[in-house]
Amino acid sequence: MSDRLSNFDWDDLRFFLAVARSGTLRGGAEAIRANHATVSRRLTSLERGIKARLFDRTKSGLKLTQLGEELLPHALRVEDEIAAASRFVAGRDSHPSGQIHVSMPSGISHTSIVDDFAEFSREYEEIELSFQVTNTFADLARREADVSIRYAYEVTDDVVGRRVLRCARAVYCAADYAKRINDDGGEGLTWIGWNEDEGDKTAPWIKKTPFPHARLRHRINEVATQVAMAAAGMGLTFLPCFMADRNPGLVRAPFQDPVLDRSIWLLLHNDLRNTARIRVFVDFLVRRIKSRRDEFVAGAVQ
Amino acid sequence: MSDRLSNFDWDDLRFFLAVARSGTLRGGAEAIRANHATVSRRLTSLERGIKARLFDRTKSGLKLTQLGEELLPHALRVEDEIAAASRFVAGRDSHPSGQIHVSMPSGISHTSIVDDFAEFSREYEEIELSFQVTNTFADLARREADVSIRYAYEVTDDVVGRRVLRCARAVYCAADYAKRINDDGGEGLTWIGWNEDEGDKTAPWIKKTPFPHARLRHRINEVATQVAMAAAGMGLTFLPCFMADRNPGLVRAPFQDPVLDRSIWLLLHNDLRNTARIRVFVDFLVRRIKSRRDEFVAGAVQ
DNA sequence: CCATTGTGGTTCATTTTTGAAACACCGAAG
DNA sequence: CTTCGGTGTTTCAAAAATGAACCACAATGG
Repeated sequence: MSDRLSNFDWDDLRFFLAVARSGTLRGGAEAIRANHATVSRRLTSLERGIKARLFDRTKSGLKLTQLGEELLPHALRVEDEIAAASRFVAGRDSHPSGQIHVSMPSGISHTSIVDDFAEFSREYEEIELSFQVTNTFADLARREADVSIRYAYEVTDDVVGRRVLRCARAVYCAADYAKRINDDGGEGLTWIGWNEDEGDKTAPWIKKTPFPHARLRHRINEVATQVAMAAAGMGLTFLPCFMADRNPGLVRAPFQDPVLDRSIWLLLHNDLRNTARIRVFVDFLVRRIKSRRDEFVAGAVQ
Repeated sequence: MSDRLSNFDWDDLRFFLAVARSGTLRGGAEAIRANHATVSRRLTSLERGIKARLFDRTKSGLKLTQLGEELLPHALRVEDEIAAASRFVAGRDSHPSGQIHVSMPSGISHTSIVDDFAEFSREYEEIELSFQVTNTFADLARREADVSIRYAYEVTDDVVGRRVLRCARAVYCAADYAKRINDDGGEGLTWIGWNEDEGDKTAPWIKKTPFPHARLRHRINEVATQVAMAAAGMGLTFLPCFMADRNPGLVRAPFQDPVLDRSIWLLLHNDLRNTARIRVFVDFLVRRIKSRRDEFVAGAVQ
C-alpha cells in the first residue's frame, strides 16, 4: 500500500534530478544550494532505499545507470507537478481584489505612510482601501477592521501582529521657539503634554527630559492638533520623529537627540492571514516602511 | 527558476497529504510513521515557506483552508507521479517474488475465487498476497493496490483492465421462501434491494423482474449481509450466480432463469503490466476462472 | 457532574543531518 | 614529469530535525 510511497524521502528526487542534470555532485549541490557531501549522502540513501544504483560514480562525475536513466522521466514528471503546485501557490495572489478596511491612529495620517497607501492603491487597482482613523485599538476580533496600524510599545497576545519598526521620538517645537531656547537658556519654557498625563503640572516624565524645568501647560489628545500647537509656538512636545520631521513648522529642540519610542505595528485578524489581498497589503507596507528605516529610527540607538 | 522549486522540501507535501487525509496531526503522523510533533513542525515549515496557512488548527483536528483545499489536487498529482516512479523501481524485478496488493469487493470473498488465491499462494511460495476488501474502486494510480478485482459492467479508461467473464445473476431466496412462492403463488413477497435504489418502494427495475408485484422492503449495501438476509428468508434478492449458488441456504427462485449481469474485471496499473509477479498472478487467475466458466455464466445467454 | 479520550502545542534530550575542510584520486595542460 | 583544476569520499564538529513525555483544552459518555 502506501508503505512503499512513504518509504522514501520525496525530497531525494530533487537531489537526484539536480545531479542527473549537472552530472557532478558539486554541480548538483550548487544548483540545489547544498553541500556536495550532502548530495552524495542523499543519493546514497535513495539508492539504498530502492536497493539499486542510480548513478555510476566515476572520478570525472556521476553518470546515470540504466535504471537511473529510466527513472529520470518519472522524476521529471514529479518535478513538473511540483512546479505546477509551486506556480499555484506563487500565483494565487497575482490579482488580488476586494476591500481592505484599515484602522489607524490619526498620527499616521500625517506621515509618509500615506504615500505608501497611495502607491499601493496605484499598484493594485482592484483593491479598495478604506480607512478608519481612531486612537483606540480597533477590535479586530469583531472585524471592525481587517488591518490595524498601531503605534505602541507592545500589543496584546490575542491579535496577530507584526512589529514593523521600533521608532524614535524627540522633543520638537517651532523654529522661533528653538531660537528662544538657545537665546534665553531655557527660561519659561512650557510643555505640550499628552492627555493621559493627568495630574500635576510637573509630571514625573518631565524630569527625565532635556528640559526638566519646563512647565506642563497644555494637554492634548490628538496628534494633529498637538503638532499644530507646537508649530504655533505653544511649547515643547515629544513627537515621533517620522511624524514631526515632515512638518516644516517644527524643528527638533536643541540639546537632545532622538530616543527610542514605540513601534509601528501591523495587526490583523488571524482568519485573514492568508487572504491574498491582506497579505499583499501587509507585505507591501512592511517592505516600504522598512526601506525607509532611517526616517523612522532617526538615529536612535536600538 | 528552480529557486522556487528548491525553496521547499518536497517531502513536506507528503506530510501535507497525510494530514489532509486523516484530518488530525496524530492520524497523519501514524500514517507516515512519524511523531505528531514532527508532522506539526513540517506543516508549519511548509506554511512558512509559502507564507500562507494550509490548515486551520482547531482543538478537534486540522481542517484545510481554502488555499489548502486548492493545493490538495496538486499534491495528489505529485503523489501520483511519485507513485508511478515508485511502481517503476519496485516493478523492475524479474523473478516472481515480492508482495502483491489485491483490492476486491467483499462479495468476492465468498466465492470460489478465494480458492484460486489459495492455490496461487501454494504454487508461488515467494509471493505474498495481501488483500484490501473495499466496495469502492481502489485507486490504482495512487498505488493503493497493485491489482484490483472488480465486478462491474464497464470500467473507466484510465486503467488497464482485462474483462475475465461476463457473469449471470438470478433471483435468490431461502429454500422455504421458494416453497412459499410455489404454494401461495406470489402473495406478499418482498424484495431485498441494493442500497443505491433509494426512493419509492416499487423501484422501476422491479417491474422488469419475474416478481413485479413484490414489495421493496429491505435495502442493503453489503453482499455478505444481503446473502445472509436472503438465506434467513427475508425476501427475494438478485445475486450473481457464482456468489449465491455456493450458499447452501439459498436457492434460485422459481419462474426465472439467470440473466446477464456484470463482468469480472482484473484491473492493474499500466506500469505493472510487465512486472513478473503481477503477470503471473493475473494470468493464473484468468486461466482458473475461465476454466470454471459455467459456474459464472450459469447458462445465461451471452 | 466527572472521568476519559483525543486533540494540538510545548519542551528537551537525543539522534540525525548538514557543511566545511581535508583527503585521495584522475586527467589535462604546461 | 609536475602542476593544476576538477572529481567523489571521508571526517568531525555544529546545526537541525526528531520523538517521547508532558500540557492544556474540548468533546464525549457514563
